[in-house]
Amino acid sequence: MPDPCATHAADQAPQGVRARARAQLLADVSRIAREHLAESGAPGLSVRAIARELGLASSALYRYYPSRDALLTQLIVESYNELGDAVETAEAACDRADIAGRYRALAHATRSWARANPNEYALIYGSPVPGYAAPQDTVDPATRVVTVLGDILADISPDGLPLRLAEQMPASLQAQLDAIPTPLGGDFDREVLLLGVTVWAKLFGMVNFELFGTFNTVFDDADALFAASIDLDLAALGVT
Amino acid sequence: MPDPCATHAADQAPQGVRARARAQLLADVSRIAREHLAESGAPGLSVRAIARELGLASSALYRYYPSRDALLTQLIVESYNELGDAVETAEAACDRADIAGRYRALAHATRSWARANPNEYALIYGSPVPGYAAPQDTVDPATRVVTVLGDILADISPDGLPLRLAEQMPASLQAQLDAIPTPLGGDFDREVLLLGVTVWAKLFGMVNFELFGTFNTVFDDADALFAASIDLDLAALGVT
DNA sequence: TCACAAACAAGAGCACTGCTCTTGCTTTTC
DNA sequence: GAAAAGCAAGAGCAGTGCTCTTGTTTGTGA
Repeated sequence: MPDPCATHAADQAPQGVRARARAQLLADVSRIAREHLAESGAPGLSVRAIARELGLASSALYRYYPSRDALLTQLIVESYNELGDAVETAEAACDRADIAGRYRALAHATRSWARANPNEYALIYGSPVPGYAAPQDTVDPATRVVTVLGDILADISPDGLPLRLAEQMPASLQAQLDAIPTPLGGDFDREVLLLGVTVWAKLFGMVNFELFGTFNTVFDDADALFAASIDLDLAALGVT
Repeated sequence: MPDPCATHAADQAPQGVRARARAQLLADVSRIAREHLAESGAPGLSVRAIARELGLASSALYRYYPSRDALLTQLIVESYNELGDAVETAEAACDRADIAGRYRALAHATRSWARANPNEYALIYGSPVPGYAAPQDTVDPATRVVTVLGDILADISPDGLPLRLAEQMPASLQAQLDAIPTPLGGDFDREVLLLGVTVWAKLFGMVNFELFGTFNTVFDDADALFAASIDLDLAALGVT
């Protein structure tokens, strides 16, 4: 006859029942919070509603999350990481030499994730709550997409740029661009980087307009528009 | 001795005291709501707080606005119109032949207004509230900026375009572009219009990134970056 | 093994929100 | 002048984030 204590202890958690219950509840709260975010958006996220769904008193949740903002912060981090995963996976599947393909993968993965998770996207790329200050934990996950873009930009030669700035860029802008950390073993051309930064903003501007309804009634289906926009940007970057 | 009733009646309102009081209160509510929006952002807008500042019971305000959403709708319309005024004024001050100058005026006016009124900007170009459906009154004011852009695009010749799409654009996209109403007495080139639409999204993507903090710590001062982005777009449009 | 400390769940409560309904008063209109 | 419409105030409902107290359960050191 097997020892029930042994099987119990072999479950997964070496710690006591209390620590195991805590981990379980944290996971449950996170799961339900994500569901509520997906359904009702960030403004509709309610600590009391989550407690209700868990059959708990709302005050009990405050032993796990110090505030609603802390819950939101975790959702922000998770959303950044989900988008980062999607973009990194899509880009990594491309031939390294196919620079245009890599950027297309990045852009389409971004748009696809945003369309599949509009409330999560709005949480991280929409208007921030005036009082809310993003904690330090959110900045690393937030840079994952632009890091992939940086890798691509570092592989683009300035020789192919079809358009050059009429005048040299001001020293302040040069300094800002030069201060951007380069990928491991790579390096940026300053003009490519400048164009890349603006293309980055354009990508999210396009997704914003589509998701937030600015394109409504004019581009109800934005597939072709989005693809054409990418093609134009790749042409400006001089990559086929 | 002048008749006090006469001077009173000559004030401005030909209607009775009740209609005049109503107009005054509507104006007061609107003013205070704008102040609260500017200070606390849209999520912080509270009907009760406005009533408190007016020395009224909160229930009294519901004779003037059917709901908080109606108040927000008015603020949205006013914000669109303020931005529209700023952009139209700036663009109208330019020499008609100076196409680059006209677009620069549009772009800088947009950014300036957004920086001066971040909460109003976030209200109209940030993430929409999931439940809120924009009423019909908001769509006309919302198109004012892009209408000015359309006027500019109609004056751009496709002959100057330095970059062309590698392949013809799909028929669906052509149809969407052709359905866009043209300015009075003007006409669009399809490729110019396509590029213009993406430049439109890029403009607001840049402002979003700057205002919502995505550029933080990298481009704390985005003046030069923004100007360079405009120059790049003008080069892509083939206008000096 | 036992006592003590820490962790925990529940409930009441506070201050706030949007919104509704009733009550009494004032202005307009017929 | 009377009826009707417009209006302000207050109470009240259902909801929110969050705190504090109370009683219970679990982990830990003597």
